[in-house]
This record gives sequence, structure tokens and C-alpha cells, in this order.
Amino acid sequence: VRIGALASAAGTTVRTVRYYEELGLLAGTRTAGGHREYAEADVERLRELLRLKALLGLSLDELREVMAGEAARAERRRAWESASAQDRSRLLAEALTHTEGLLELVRRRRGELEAFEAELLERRARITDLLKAVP
Amino acid sequence: VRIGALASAAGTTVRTVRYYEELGLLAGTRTAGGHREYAEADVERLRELLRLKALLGLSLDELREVMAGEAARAERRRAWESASAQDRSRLLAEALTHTEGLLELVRRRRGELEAFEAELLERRARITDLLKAVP
DNA sequence: TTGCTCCTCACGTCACGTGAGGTGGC
DNA sequence: TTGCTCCTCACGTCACGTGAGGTGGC
Repeated sequence: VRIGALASAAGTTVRTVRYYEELGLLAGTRTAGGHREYAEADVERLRELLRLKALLGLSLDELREVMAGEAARAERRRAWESASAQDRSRLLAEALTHTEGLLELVRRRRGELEAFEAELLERRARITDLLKAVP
Repeated sequence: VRIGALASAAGTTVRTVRYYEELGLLAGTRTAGGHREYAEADVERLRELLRLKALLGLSLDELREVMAGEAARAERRRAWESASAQDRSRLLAEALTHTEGLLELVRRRRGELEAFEAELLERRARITDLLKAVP
């Protein structure tokens, strides 16, 4: 899959993909003609990047830190087959730590959103109360 | 309250406050010496702006549209005393529409966050299952 | 061969950050 | 009078957008 298909599959632009490559966030291979080429896993990775950025408000620098954990995740999958039982539980423990870190970020955000929603609901209640009192 | 106190009360920088003024998002008065001066209501307004931006990912242009509704809200408060019953219910209806618009945005965001959280929980479950199978 | 997509500069933009040099107010 | 905060330029930065001019692949 080439850059245009990748970008639209992830809901972004080719410019963004190129910029992320420049920053080392997403790496494709090149065809003989110099065109970038991507795998299905890269679509998922890009989606994840965009989601972390949009939903959690992370900068691209912060994304790089978080995705260092993601890179380690892919690494883990590759190392899996040839790993000993001891290595496997270590790999899993690392994956667990990484996932729980993300969960923590998501929950904090959700808390903030819910607080805001509660405030809006209260505002609305005050308005509808007044509406009943006025007519 | 002056610009430094306003900024730190809202959790931002003086540069941001000046920039928002430049865009017409937040207007203070000036002292004789040319220093900006703000009321308590401006602290709330700035907090709201920052929250809409951070939690909902709105651009400053979008904030301006949303806050046109907010400006109307302040206007409504001022017009309230001298308003007829008919005007009052119209003012309230507008306030209700505005608040429900915000609620809609917040809920959409919360839905996205919850979907992401569910995915992370599933990932975690898979990892802990594997951890039980390995040792 | 014709379209469409891709490529690399490279300048523009949005939302500020960061000094430079100077003035206001407890 | 001394500190601290404030002021206005104005250039820098981050995360891209947007052409300019040229090449690749069904």
C-alpha cells in the first residue's frame, strides 16, 4: 500500500505521513522508483498515533516516547517464537506496563471530560428550571 | 486582576492571553499606564476557552464560533433584568441550544475515548491471559 | 501515450515560545 | 530607589498546508 492509500485509510494527509517519517515516527520501505510503501501494520500504527494525538493531546515528541513502547511491542512479537518461558513472561510484563500506562492516560482524560459534562448538565438544569418558572 | 494573575489562575501563559486578545477571543480593559486589567468573569471565560481547546481539540477559529454563543450568554445576563417574559423565554431557549451543542461535542469525544479505553482493556486482558498460560 | 499518484524542495500558517529593549506600579 | 511585572516588537518553533516543478507506474 502506498502513501495516499495509507493516509486516507488512517484519515490524514500524505504531508502528515511524510512529516512523521521525517521525525522517525513511522517508517516505510521504498520501491525502485523511490515511492514509499507500507504494510497493513503501518496503517494500524498510524491510526494509533493519530488517536493518541487527538484524544490525549500528546505532542509528537511525547508520541515518540510512547511509541518507543510500541516499537518494543512489535519487537516483542518478533522475539516471541524464539523466546524462553522466562523471557516470555518478561516480555508480557513489559507489554502490560505499557498498556496500563496508556490506560492511565485515557482514564485521566475521561475524568476531565466527565467533569466538564457534569458542569454542562448542571447549566442545562438551571436553564430548564428557569424556563419552567418564566412562561 | 492583571495579566500574570489571570494567566496563572487559568493555567496558561501571558503570551497566550495576549494572543487570544489579538484574535478577539478575550478582551480586558487598560489601566492609565497601558497595563491590561481583567475581571473575575474573564478568568472563567479563559478557563472555558482552554478547556474547550484541550478537551475537544477545537482550533481558535472554532473557539471563536462557539464563544460567539458565550458572548451571547453574557449579553443575555445583562439583558435579563429589563426583559419581558417573552424575551426571557427566548433568551433561555438560546442558552439551552448553546449548552446542548456543547454537550453534544463532549459526548462525542467521550464516546471516542471510551472506545479507545475498551480496546486497551481488551489488549490488557489478552496479555494477562497469556501471562497465566506461560509460567 | 494519457492520467493519476508519487517525489523533493521550500515558503506559508497557526498557536504560541522566547528574548530584546523599555516602562508601570506597590 | 529597588524589584517585579508589565508593555510592544519581532524572530523562532511545532505541526503541518500548499504550491512549484518534475518523475513513477497501472
